[in-house]
Amino acid sequence: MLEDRKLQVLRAIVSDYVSSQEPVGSKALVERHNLGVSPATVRNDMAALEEEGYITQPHTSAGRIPTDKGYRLFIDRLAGVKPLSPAERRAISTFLSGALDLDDVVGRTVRLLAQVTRQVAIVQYPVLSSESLRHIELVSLSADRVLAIVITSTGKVHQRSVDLPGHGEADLAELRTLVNAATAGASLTDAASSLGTMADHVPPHLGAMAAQVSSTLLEVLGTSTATRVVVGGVPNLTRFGDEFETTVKPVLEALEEQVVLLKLLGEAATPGDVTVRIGQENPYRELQTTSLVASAYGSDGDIWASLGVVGPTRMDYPSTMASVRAVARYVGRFLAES
Amino acid sequence: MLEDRKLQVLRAIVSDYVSSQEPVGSKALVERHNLGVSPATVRNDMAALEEEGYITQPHTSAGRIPTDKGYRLFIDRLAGVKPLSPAERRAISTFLSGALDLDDVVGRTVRLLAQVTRQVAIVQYPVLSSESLRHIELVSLSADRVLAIVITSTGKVHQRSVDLPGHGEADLAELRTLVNAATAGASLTDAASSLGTMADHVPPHLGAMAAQVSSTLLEVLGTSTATRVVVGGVPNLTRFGDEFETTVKPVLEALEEQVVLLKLLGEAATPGDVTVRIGQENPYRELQTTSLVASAYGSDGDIWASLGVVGPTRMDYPSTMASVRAVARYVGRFLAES
DNA sequence: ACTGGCACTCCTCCCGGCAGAGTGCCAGTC
DNA sequence: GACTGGCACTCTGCCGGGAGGAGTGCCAGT
Repeated sequence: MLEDRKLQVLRAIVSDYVSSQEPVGSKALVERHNLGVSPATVRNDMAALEEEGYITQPHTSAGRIPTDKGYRLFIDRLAGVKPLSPAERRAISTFLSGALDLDDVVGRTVRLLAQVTRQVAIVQYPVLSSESLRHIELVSLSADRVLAIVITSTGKVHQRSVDLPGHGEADLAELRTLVNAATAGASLTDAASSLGTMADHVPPHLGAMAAQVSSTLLEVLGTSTATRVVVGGVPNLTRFGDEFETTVKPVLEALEEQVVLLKLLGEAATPGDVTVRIGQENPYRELQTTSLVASAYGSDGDIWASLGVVGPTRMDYPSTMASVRAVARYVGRFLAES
Repeated sequence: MLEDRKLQVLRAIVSDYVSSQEPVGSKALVERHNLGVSPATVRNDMAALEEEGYITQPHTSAGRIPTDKGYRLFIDRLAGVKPLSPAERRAISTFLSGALDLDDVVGRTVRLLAQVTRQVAIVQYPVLSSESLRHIELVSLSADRVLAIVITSTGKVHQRSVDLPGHGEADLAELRTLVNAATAGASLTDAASSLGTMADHVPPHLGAMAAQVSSTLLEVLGTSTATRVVVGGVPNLTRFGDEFETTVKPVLEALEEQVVLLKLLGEAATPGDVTVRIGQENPYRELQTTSLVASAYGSDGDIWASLGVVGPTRMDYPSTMASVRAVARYVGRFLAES
């Protein structure tokens, strides 16, 4: 009973603070939410909540604001799933129609996510542990250089040029056939090992070339599992200009660090449900004044990659989580079909 | 004589204001720069400069700050070329060694430029009017889908998938040969026209496939001339946190608009010398409180693309211009060799 | 267990005054 | 005629002191 109302109070504080960005007091609370009690009673509850570390006051005789722990409780036990607006629903279900290729899919996704959440959006290029090699192409750039192109089953294309002095077109064609025979359809790791041993089995006149090419390809395969991320909606940060130090600056810095972003997103491992890291829960120090809402996307339990948004801890978690989840689901479904 | 000193005064005002970010008064001026005259004399010159629109005062009885017009005069007539520091020189001459492919070159360039100028850097992917087609590859993705890959002479790779229900591997190989015969080595525009007529000359059994493929390829060729840009050094904006509205916000917004960036950079047409757009000189409204320093890069008068930085109008133009020019030159040279 | 009342705290806003920086102008000097 | 020293003036920025107000904690009462 009492516990119950305390939670109500916490929920009310979170929702008011998120929309007003100002400490919320007992009187305003009872007015705006119809808790059937007096301000004095609410004050008692607040004192208890503060004691337990869920809320805090910037200074004596100010209203309360939620702590990271408060937001956490709010999300875990209080936040109902906020249904998406029809407009959002429509936007999400149509934004990918007409996508041209993987780059386009990722680009559209990041723009959509930024738009519906009004936050900074991050989308990781899909990667699949069971991703396989679709095709390897060798193209002569000049007499001395060859471009190696690797195409994977998810449609990603990697390229790298190789020094191959005095290669002939016929040799190149032969090598191309050999390489594809050894790798096509294989998983990335299998392909790598095939390539490693392939050099021993090629006709002697291709030996040197094969060694060169396969070592380059191995390099490409190694880096291709470390996928890229794409960022969008950075101008949404301007909404938080008055929280420059705590929001704008750390986010801008984090965005520059691809490695950090990948690590962050990588933790959102379970597709289907949304991972939230609030303030200090965040492993990356710069982002401990911000929150991350992320979700893996994929299909049939097969994780492809993650996407999410970063913003101030004071954000509308129910809406944001709903949007992130909806976008993740839709992208996963779309990619599974194409 | 008098003219001469007025220019000296303007130069002194610009250089002091750039480093202090505060309006500069007559007394401080004579102290820091040894103009051999009294503050009163300087005041007269300042009044004249203000009359002519080169400087202004935020309010009566404050010091002066340069106007956009003042910066313009400063750059055109007063700014000596600031030699690069040995460290910068070293950084620039080594940052590309070991670059793996075009993406890597562009990525390294944008990071370097951001680092040496301490501004937000923008680098356009190289594009060449005389760019030619190196190779077109068609890869079967599934029974119904084919991935078309276009490789140009500058090493750019474009990809796009095509719906091609029930294509056979043999047909695909034949088509591949035909397409490459029609386009390889041709300029992008020539290749486009060859593709347009090609569909009429193919064997009948390839007719439908050829039409599909060539229309997709035409699309790719059309978009491939509109190149991408890469942005870096955004966290440098945090240095200007106190000019949030005039610097941080407009720059963040502009960066999100690839089209705007391309247009901006596109105007820096002459390789070798550096284009500067100061404040209101800027055609894009959002950026009229900021400045752009850009340069085309390329080799032997052949323009490849542009790169540059965006920052507050109050920036160290001599250094920035020197850095931009040096980086542009070096990248041009590097790309010409590879 | 809840409520009304009350004293208290602390922030925020506003105001006046003061110091300082900088200017414009004028009369004087070389 | 060009420059300078001096002077009065203006405007900002900063400080201190209330006044107002929001909000709290506590206590006594229902």
